[in-house]
Amino acid sequence: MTVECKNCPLRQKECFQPFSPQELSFTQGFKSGELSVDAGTTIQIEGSETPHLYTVLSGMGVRYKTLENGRRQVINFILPGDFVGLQAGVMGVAGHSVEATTPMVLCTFRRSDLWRLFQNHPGRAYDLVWLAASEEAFLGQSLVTVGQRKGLERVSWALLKLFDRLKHLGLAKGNRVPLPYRQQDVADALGLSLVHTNKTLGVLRSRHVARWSDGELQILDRETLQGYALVEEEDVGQRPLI
Amino acid sequence: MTVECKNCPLRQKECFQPFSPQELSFTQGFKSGELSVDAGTTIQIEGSETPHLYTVLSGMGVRYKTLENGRRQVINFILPGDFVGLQAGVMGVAGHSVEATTPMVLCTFRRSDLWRLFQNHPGRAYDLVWLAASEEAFLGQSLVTVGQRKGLERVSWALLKLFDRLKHLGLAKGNRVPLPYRQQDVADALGLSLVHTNKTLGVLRSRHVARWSDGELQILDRETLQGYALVEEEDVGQRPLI
DNA sequence: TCCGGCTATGTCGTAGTTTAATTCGCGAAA
DNA sequence: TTTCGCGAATTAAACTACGACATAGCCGGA
Repeated sequence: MTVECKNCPLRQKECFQPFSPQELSFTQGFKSGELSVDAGTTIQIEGSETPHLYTVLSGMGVRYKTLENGRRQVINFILPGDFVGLQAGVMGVAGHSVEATTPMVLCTFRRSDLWRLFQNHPGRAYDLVWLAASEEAFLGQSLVTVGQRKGLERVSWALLKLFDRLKHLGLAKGNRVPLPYRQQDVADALGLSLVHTNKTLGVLRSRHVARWSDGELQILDRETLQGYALVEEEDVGQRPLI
Repeated sequence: MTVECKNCPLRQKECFQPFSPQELSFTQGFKSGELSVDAGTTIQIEGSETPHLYTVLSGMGVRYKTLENGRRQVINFILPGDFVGLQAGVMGVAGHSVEATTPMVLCTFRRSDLWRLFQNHPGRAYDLVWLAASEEAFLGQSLVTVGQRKGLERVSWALLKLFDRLKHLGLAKGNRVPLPYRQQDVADALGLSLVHTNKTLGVLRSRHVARWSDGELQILDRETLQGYALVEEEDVGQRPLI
């Protein structure tokens, strides 16, 4: 099966990244199995062997690193269509953990099949580079946000990013999207304390800008939220980089 | 020319990343020219077209993003052997700037040659994925540091990282390495103010842990510095990821 | 000699952390 | 049904790490 990719002007077909995850032509001749997990399951543990790579077919989760002092940095939020495992550290030893926050279905690939894939399918290799570069670009944005912006800006940025990603996946109903995370997850992603994140969310709620409760995010005043988030137009992570 | 790569156990030859930059077998059939620039030159400007990719043959610089409010986030420090431009945004429009802090010599590649390279040289494609993943892993570490650690820890971490990278490049003379950056650069990389970074450096100096002046960094008490930096053993960025 | 960029250091205000107490579900046990 | 227990959200109060501002010293270049 070959599908059109709306996001990749350079190579108009067989491009990898998120549209309908089920359509991933990438899986041809590479997929090794499927994996279903419950909410709360840790799919990958920091420092453990990871012979597999994954794409997320459904469900959501977080990718994070834990520190010596017990604190935690959420690297990014894992949504359907995301590719997981490329970032894994030295020779398949993961440098981070991945945890499901909802039930998830994953498509698994064997890491050891990767080299064969490169030799036989240059297009897929190209896609992987693009993926890795997208990821890198997103992390760059996170770094800017965490490093240079204040609490309100960070929280607004995160909500907006998540909203748009989920909308892009077709999960938005009007101005609402499902957001099955805890406030702690967002706090850990933004380098803020839970308490301060909570208060900031309270501010956004009281100003009728955004409301997030019961696992559902609602954007009430996108204009203002964007103002807080100081968001750039460029929507990295959805388009090809090379 | 084919060289041994000390860092890549999986494919023992023709692997890309930093050893002696001059040996980059990668350049075969891909290199399109060389570029020499003075200290202070901006090689790449955020938002501008970037038809080229680079490897650094000599000299140092910074890669950064500028914000609406004038602040700046240094994404990483560019050292000899580094590959620049893969991260560039949509269709060759850079999402960040690159500036030389010393005179630099760069090896240039045409972005448009990339696709051909993938088709003809799967090994190089493999290297590129590895590179991108390394970069991504490093950014993950930065994010953890900036998001979760305090000033002293951040500064210590940065000094240690830079020291080790430069040492790995063979630029260390005993416990000294050249470090041609301004304090502002480090501050911007760590999400700290210049003043606070300065004071923290003062602390390290007065405690006889590390001294940085006149473009030269000196580690006086590595043990203690590592303690501050809370550094993990894993040295991502020097080893293959897939 | 003056000027501009970088480093150094002191004071003070504040954004954000820490700790803790309260509340609100919600599922399991009684 | 009520009760208990647990995890998450919420709010308040005390503390602190860090930023903003100001000032001074240093050095190289015009």
